[in-house]
Amino acid sequence: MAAIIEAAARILEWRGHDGPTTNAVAERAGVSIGTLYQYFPDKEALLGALIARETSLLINGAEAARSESAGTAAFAMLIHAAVEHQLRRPALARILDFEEARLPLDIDTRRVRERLHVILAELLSRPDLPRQANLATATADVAAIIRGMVDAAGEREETRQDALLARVQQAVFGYLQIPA
Amino acid sequence: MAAIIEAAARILEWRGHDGPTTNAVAERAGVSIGTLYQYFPDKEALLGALIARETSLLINGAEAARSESAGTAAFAMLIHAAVEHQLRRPALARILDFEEARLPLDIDTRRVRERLHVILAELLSRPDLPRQANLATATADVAAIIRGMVDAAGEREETRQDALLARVQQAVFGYLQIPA
Amino acid sequence: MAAIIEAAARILEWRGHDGPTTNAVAERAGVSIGTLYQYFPDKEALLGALIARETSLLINGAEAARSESAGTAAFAMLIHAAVEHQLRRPALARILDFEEARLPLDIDTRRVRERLHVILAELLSRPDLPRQANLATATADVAAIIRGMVDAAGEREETRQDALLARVQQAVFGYLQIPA
Amino acid sequence: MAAIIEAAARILEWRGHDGPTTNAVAERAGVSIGTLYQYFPDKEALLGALIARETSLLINGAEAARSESAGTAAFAMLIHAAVEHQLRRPALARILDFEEARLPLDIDTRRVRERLHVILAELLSRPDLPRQANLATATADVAAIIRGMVDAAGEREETRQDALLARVQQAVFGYLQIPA
DNA sequence: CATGAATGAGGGTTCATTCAT
DNA sequence: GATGAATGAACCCTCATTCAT
Repeated sequence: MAAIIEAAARILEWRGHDGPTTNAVAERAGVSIGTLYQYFPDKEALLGALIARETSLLINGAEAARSESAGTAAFAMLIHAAVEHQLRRPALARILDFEEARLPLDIDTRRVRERLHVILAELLSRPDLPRQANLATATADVAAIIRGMVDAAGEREETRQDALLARVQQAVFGYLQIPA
Repeated sequence: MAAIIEAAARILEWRGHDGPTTNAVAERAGVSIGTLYQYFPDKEALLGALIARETSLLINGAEAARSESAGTAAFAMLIHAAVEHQLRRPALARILDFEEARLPLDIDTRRVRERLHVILAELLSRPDLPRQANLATATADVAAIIRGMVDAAGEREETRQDALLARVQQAVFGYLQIPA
Repeated sequence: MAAIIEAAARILEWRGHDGPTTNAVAERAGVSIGTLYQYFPDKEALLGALIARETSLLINGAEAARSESAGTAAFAMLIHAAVEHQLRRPALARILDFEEARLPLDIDTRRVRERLHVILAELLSRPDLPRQANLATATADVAAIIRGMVDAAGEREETRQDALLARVQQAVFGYLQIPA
Repeated sequence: MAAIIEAAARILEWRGHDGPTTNAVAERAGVSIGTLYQYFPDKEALLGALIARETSLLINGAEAARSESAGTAAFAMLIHAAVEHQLRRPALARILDFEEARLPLDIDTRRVRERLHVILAELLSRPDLPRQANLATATADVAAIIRGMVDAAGEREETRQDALLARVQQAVFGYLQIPA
């Protein structure tokens, strides 16, 4: 199963959006098409599993940020995790961000996604951060800023992590009115 | 030609990503598939033309911002144009942002896109704004922030223009270190 | 369209139930698979059209029977039509009788089928024939007897029309209590 | 083995013609697909065994009819057995009648089928019944009438046994020229 | 120029069957 | 024997594109 998911990831990176036909994924994974369909009920489920896998990696980093008591530091860690995650496999991260918006994801995959927003909302509520008028909106905005910047950086094949990190932080902190 | 492009736009809004088959577009436009192919060499060109049309609308607003002498005010106008453009046809704007990243756009379409960046770079150079260390990067970042936020807002079906405008401004001005 | 339907008929006769794959039908008809799908929305519709075509032939004979004023003579004509129809293309008639029961036919095809029952019911109501306690049941029974005998004869590769005709008449008239 | 056959029967009743995939049958029977293939060389053999099982049940009733000395009474019993058999599991009986015609049955299954015809032929030869010009043909016709009528009744979801019995008897006796 | 019937490569998916454990 | 993961031929169907009229 992991091999099949990884095969889909590789093909997505290599050929883009329309690359991973089920047959191509199976072949690349070194299994038959029949085997692929024993693990995933359809193509969408396979991509959903890939999205869940990648998002989970990001969530691990995000969860770590929660242990930080200061909101500012926690936020910095979160952004760090997002940037690091993006730069690990930039093409993949970017394409999956697209697919997420496009595919009717199954409920499990969606739940993983939502976990990120929950964490983000929690961090935004830390007492040392400016209170946001509308928490849900602020959460969505911050997520959008991070994702937008980080995807665009990936597309430009930017690879320097610290520079990108600093700029994303500047945007997010600016939006949140946190003095740098 | 305009009818065909608009047909593609409508189908894109109505059925999403995979909606506009060439046959469906032709039918909706009230022309034959043969006629469609007389105006556009292939499907990609048709979508490219749609992207160019929509981007041009946005550029019109952006050009207006240039006449503003103060950088801050000019920027506010630009953001206003972007938000307004997005909220006019939110689904369409969002999907086209995806397509842009996915399609190997022809050179003309790409040039239209770049025009936006040129304008943005010009505004960023206004003397009353903080000097950016790397103009190209700052341009790309600002574009990414705006696009990320407005697309996400569209997806959430946010419709109030002034609220969204204020938040995007806050993020961009924060990033640029412009005191509000 | 007629060529495609006839191709399906031939393959059905030649290879049986599972013979007519959409690709095989297209090839045999001398058209591409795409063309087949321009005339029929799916495989089922193609088989439905074939069933309708064949049933219509039978109905033509049945309609002729209605012009006969005497019930007995009309019934004899009807049975004649059924036997003749069956012996024209025995394998095809038999297999289609199966498919009819198996396929979720579209409404048009079903209507053609029902026409036969309407005619049958009308003949059964002729004043010179014994009154049937339950018209619907009698109709269904007569249809079942004819179809059952005639299909079985086809399966045994019986080819003599007059002999079969006489026996079917004997069974139906016996059932209806019509003195020979 | 019996469990596997019964599983096939249930799925056939529940999902129809295309229901019983080998994997579905195995699962329903609570055995692995490998085990299924240890009892049956292929899918066809499994269906053949089911046909043989059901036909044997019918034959039991038919054999009982032979002990009746009067031909008329014996025939009545035979028809009774057929109707009873059909109404026990109508959907199954009907579908199996289809499968029988469609599948290239193995020799054992075919022999069971033929036993029915032998019994029928024997009953038809009883001295108190009208002599049939062609015994084989009469046998086949009677079988076809019975099967045709009971299958059609099953399809209409008719459930009253005595009424159906009376009508089938009327048809068969009529065909055989037996005074009621 | 416009038409639209025709094309066919290629996609997603199923399911009878095998065989190493 | 029993298991069930693996196989892959074969199926139905879509859609971008062509070209004779």
